[in-house]
This record gives sequence, structure tokens and C-alpha cells, in this order.
Amino acid sequence: MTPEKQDKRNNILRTALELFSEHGFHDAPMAQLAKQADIAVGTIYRYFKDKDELIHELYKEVDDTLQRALVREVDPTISTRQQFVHFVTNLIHYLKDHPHEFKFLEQYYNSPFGIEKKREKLHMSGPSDRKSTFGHFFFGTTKDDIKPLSGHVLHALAFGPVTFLLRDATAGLVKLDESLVKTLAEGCWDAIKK
Amino acid sequence: MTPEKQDKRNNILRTALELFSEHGFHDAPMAQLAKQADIAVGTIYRYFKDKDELIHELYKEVDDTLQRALVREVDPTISTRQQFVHFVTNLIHYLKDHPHEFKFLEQYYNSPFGIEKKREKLHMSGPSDRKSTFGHFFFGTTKDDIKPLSGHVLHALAFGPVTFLLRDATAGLVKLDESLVKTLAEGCWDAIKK
Amino acid sequence: MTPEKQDKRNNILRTALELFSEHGFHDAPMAQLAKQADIAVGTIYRYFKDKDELIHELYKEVDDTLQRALVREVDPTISTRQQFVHFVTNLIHYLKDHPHEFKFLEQYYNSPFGIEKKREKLHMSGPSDRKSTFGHFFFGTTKDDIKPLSGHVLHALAFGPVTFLLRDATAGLVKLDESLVKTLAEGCWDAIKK
Amino acid sequence: MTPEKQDKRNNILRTALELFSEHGFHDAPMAQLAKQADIAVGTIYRYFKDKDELIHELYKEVDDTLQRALVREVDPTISTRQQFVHFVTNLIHYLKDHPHEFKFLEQYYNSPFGIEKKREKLHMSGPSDRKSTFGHFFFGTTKDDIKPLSGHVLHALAFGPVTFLLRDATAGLVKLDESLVKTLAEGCWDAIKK
DNA sequence: GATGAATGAGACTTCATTCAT
DNA sequence: AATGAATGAAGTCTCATTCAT
Repeated sequence: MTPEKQDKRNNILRTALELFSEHGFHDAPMAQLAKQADIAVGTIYRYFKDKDELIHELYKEVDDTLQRALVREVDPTISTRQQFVHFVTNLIHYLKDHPHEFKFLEQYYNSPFGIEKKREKLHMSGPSDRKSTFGHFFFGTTKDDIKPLSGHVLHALAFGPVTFLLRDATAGLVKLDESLVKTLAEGCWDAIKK
Repeated sequence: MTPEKQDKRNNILRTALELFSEHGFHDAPMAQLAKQADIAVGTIYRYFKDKDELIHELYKEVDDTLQRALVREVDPTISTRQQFVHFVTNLIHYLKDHPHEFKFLEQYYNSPFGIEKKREKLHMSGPSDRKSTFGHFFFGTTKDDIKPLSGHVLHALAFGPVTFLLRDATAGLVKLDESLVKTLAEGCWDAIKK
Repeated sequence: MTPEKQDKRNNILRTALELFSEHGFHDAPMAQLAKQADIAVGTIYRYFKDKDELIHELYKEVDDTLQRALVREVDPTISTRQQFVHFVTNLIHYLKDHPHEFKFLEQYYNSPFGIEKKREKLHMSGPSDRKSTFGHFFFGTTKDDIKPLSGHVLHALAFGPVTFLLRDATAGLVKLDESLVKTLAEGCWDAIKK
Repeated sequence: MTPEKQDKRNNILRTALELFSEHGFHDAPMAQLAKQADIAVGTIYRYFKDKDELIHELYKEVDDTLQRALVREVDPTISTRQQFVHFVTNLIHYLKDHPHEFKFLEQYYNSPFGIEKKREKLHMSGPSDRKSTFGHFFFGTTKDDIKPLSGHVLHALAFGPVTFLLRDATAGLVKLDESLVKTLAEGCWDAIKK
């Protein structure tokens, strides 16, 4: 794909992210997307087969960007605890700073789209997709200072509180200041540490 | 309302729960709901002003039933830790046994409906509505053996992992056996205990 | 029909008149009519085959009452001019005091119902129906002081201004005071007098 | 708007005029309009926000055309009486030749649409809108040979008979020949002349 | 390749009418 | 005879998608 095409494609995806996260998949007509992206409706269909594909591709993009953003920050020289707290703190900051992405992901996971996606992951036996994630890296290998639990439980204990709190934050119910973020990250650590 | 009317109303709500949780609000036409509930489309509108009201009423019903189911189990004579672990365990079991309810709630909270709802609760400053909930009861008062954190953070640490794990479970990615549930509940406790 | 039945029937007709004149035939559901008449929907159908029949019967009632109200006032001892002016004045007062009736009639005549009705009258060669009206009585016979024109033209000149003005009055655009009514009636007379 | 778009818009309006005047607003479904205009339902909504807007726009169009058709004929060099009789004669001819337009207007004015419209005109204190109309021009200024009455009464006396007669004509109850039209126009003049 | 007018299936909702009680 | 819950046909409008330009 030429860089120009990439630009146009990204333009569509970026606009779609905004629209979907603000109005929901079903209240974001293709016509409005086109208008807001300053292109013609028909053009969208040159880049994406249909609305479903657009949504799935957008998911990939958002997920990828998120993974990459998080992995970037890991510093292997510090203690496991510090690594973890850093990571969770970064995650919160990232999602807080990217509310569109967060809302989109939440919506995606709680829709037929996301469920389908999860099923796929299951059949791929999972790792190939998320191998790069800190989470998988972190919980994939045995660590001396972390409880010897299944990856799913560790994931839940480590990330569940984050998404839970962010829902409230995105809805405007909580204001996330530094100390609050810190106590949450430490709480998560307490949940998984030996 | 006569018992008969209640029956019909409940029939609609039950069918709607199934449909909405399986297909999402937007892919569950009123016509299909009517068909599946074995009534005429027009009949639905005798019980609910429109689709939105149906969804909101369904939420109330599901939420109420959930609250009542959970409160029932609390035993004030045992230790705080035990109380908490019991509660979380019950919560997981309930939601696991009621996947439709769980999916519906998740979907509801991640939609314009739920966001609106959250805002309302916020403005009611919360207690009046959910006072009965274990969560509020539990975190509302200071406890000697729980970290002195804001209610929002405690909630996140206590319930975030539950919903996180249940998403995976509902999608069929994890099987929730007893030991898994136990370790999760204990992990949550570790996150909030002093 | 027993007097009781008549009462119920009249109750329906009276309520229908109100509703139809205020909202139009099409924005006046049978359910609302029933509610406002304080009876059950089904009951209406014991007195009228369907909504169309109700409307036609209501027309007959309103038209009859109007005719009877007007004829009552005629005094054959005064001059033709005075008779006419009296009559037109009475007509205006009557319709002004019965805006529901006026609006209903206007609406009726400008709808498929009224057009059908007019056709019928045509085929009945007209007289049998309206013979009693002052208008027909007045213009039916040759009068020395009235132009020798066709009944239709005389009718138009005599009553056209009345309905025209009343439309504006009903809409609240003019206030009908005595002098205004008088000048109109006299204008009508000038139009037809020799 | 490109000429092509205008054509399509006009096509819709023309078809709507036919349909509405024959069946009434409420018995002319958008689907039938589409079919008769040989376009898809959705297309109508590209030109008009909804059915209400379509009706209002159609009114504007019909009213405009009527005004323009009438003003065209006025000859200021002849006597007031002749001017008036010419005008009324033209009006009758125009409406007789355009029964759809006449029926539509009658229906419009006797519906919530028209009432609203009238109110608007009232609040605009009238002149700005209709200044060009013969009627307003004619009755707006004092004339030596016309009765010094309020504009509303003059209007009623001048135009009431016209619409009254045309109703009968449109329903097929009278045939409007030249002499009949002439006598009506002269009758109207007699009603308003000094 | 891009455009955007046109399409029409399908969603939501209303309401005249029926019929078991 | 009266009731009013139930019915479902029919109406309005939306919007994903196509295709001629």
C-alpha cells in the first residue's frame, strides 16, 4: 500500500475511533463517518469491505498501538514489584489519556464483535497474538515473588481493577490523581505478590 | 398490576434478557422479541413505552435481583476476611450461573444507557440507591483490617478482577472451578486488606 | 333506542367532536376517545360500525343541529334585507360560539369524507337534504329584491364570506366584535341584493 | 442546487400534490408517493427531512406559484372595479384549472399545518410576506370607491365567495361557465364597493 | 480512484379493530 | 352489554451498501 493510501486509511480509522467511542457502533452512520473524515461514503468501501470489517480492523489497530505503547516502558533492571507497579501505572495513564481507545475497546469486548474475537483467540491457543504483551511476558514465566496461579487469574487480579476504575473515570465519576493511581497499582501488586 | 399482567411482563423481560444478551440491543428487533415471547409486537408496547424503556426496566430488574441474591448471603458473625471472601465467591457463582444477566449488565454499562445511569447515581450521591449492597455496606464504614482508601479504589480492587475474569469465563475462555474461584477471591482480599 | 343508549351514543359523539376538532380525525385515536368519554374502546363499536361511520354520523348530528338552530330564528314579518342580515348574524354568532362544530365541519368538507358526502348530495339532486335550511328556503323562491342568480352563486355570495372570516377568527387572527359582524352581514347583503 | 436535483425535487412535489389532493395527507403513504414518483422511498428523504417538511415545502411552492400567476395579470390603468373583477375572474379560472392546488390548499389550511402557518403570518404582521399579493396591495391602501372596512372583512367579502363556490365546483356540483364566474365576481364587487 | 445520489430492506412504533371474559 | 388486552397490518424513517459518473 502506498503511503498515501495508508494516510487515507488511517484518517478513516482515526475518525471512526472518535465516532464509535462517542456514539457507539450503532449510532455512528457511515455517512457521518465519511463527512467527518472529509471523504465520500463510497471511498470507505475501497479500504474496508463493510462496516464490520472496519470495526475489526480498528480493533486490531487500537490493540496493537496499546501493546506497543506499554511494552516500550518496561525496564528489566528493577525489581519485579517496581516493574509491575510501573507497568500498571503506565497502563492507567495511557488509557486515561486515550479515552476514545478505552471506550472503544470496552464497547468492542462487550459486543458480538468482541465475543467472536475472543473465541478466535481461544482457538489460536492465545499466545501467538498477545505474546508481546507485558502481561503475557510477565505472567508467562514463573516468578519467585508472584503467586503461582493460572495466567487468567493473575490477569484478572492485575488488570481487572484498572479497567474497573477507568470505566468510572471515563464516565466522569472519579478524578484520577497521582496518589489514587499509585494506591491502585500497589493494590494490584498486593493481590498477586506472594 | 394483576399477577397475570406481571406474568406477561416478566415473560417479555425474560425473553428480552436472552435476546439482548445474545445479540446485543441493536441486533435484537422488537419483532423477534415478540415472536420469541410468543406475543404480538403491539403487546410489548402495552407494557413498555418503547425499546429504551424496556431496556432500562430490564436493567432495574436484573440489578435488583442481583443485589437481593447477594445480600441474602452475608453472615455478620464471621471475620471480615471471611465475609469478604464469601461475598466475592457468591458473586462469581451467581454471575457464572446467570451469564445472560452478566452479559446484559456489561453491555448496558458500556452503552449510552449505562453511562446515563451512572451519571444519575453520581448525582444521587449514591447511598440512597445501593445502600443495601454489600459493597457499599462493606466499604462505606471504616474497617480495621481494610486499607483506608477511597471507596472507588476499594471497589475497583475488590470487584474489578471478578468482572474481568467473568468476561473470559462467559466467552468460554476459562472454566471456573472451585479452586480458581477461591484463589481469585483471596487475591481480591489481599489487594484491600491492611 | 332506549334513552340510556341515546345518552351513551351522544356522549361518544360529543367527545368525538371535541377530539376531532382539536386534533384532526387522524390524530384522535379511538383509544383516547374512549378514555375521554370514560368508556371502553369496545363499547364505541357497539354504537358505530367503525371510525368512518362515527365520523359520518357525527357530521349528520352537527349539520342537523346547526340547521335547526338557524331556522328557529327566522321572522317572516320583517323585510327581506332584515331577515337576511339577521340570519347571517345569527350564523356567525352560532359558529363563533361553537368553534368545535365549525372546525369539524371545515375539516369534514375538506377530506375524502366530505367530498364523498357532496357527491352523494349531488346524486340526490340535493333538495331533499337541505330543503329545510334557511338558505334553501330563502334562495329557493324568487324574491323581488334579490338578484336573479343561480342558487349556487347566491349561496357563495351569502355564506362564503362567513366561513372565510370564521376561519381566521377560529385561528385567533381576528376578534369578532359586533360592528365587524354587522359590516360583514351587510356586505353579504350588498352582494346579493338587486 | 443543480437543475437535475431541482427536477427530481419537483417531480416529488408534483407527485405529492396529486396524491395529497386526492387522498389527503394521511391516506397518502410515503411508499405510494415513492412508487408513483418512480423513485425509492429513501430518495424522498434526501430532499425533505420528513413528511411534514414535504408538506410545508409543497405549500410554499403552490402558494408562490399562485401569487405569481395572479399578480401577473393586474393592469393598473383600468378602473378599480374592472381591476377587481378581472382579478377575481382570474383567480377563479386559475383555481378551476388547478384543482389539485385548490384542494391541497384547502386541506392545508384546515389542518394543524395551516393553522400553524396562519399564526406565523399573524406574528409577522403579515405585510412582509404577502405584500406582493393583489389582495394586500388592493386592500392595503385606501381606495375612494371601496368601503372603509378592516382588511379582514374586505378579504372575506372579496374571496370568501370564490373559495366557497370552488369547493362545490371541485366536487363536481357546479359547472363554472363564463356568465356564472362573471356574476360571482360582480357580486363580490358589490359587497365591497361604496 | 473517488464521489455521493439512489436504493430498499428492515427497524421502531401506532392504532383501528376484535374477542374472550 | 361492556370491557380492555391483544393483535398485526401499515406507516414513517434510517442507513449500510451500490454504482454510474
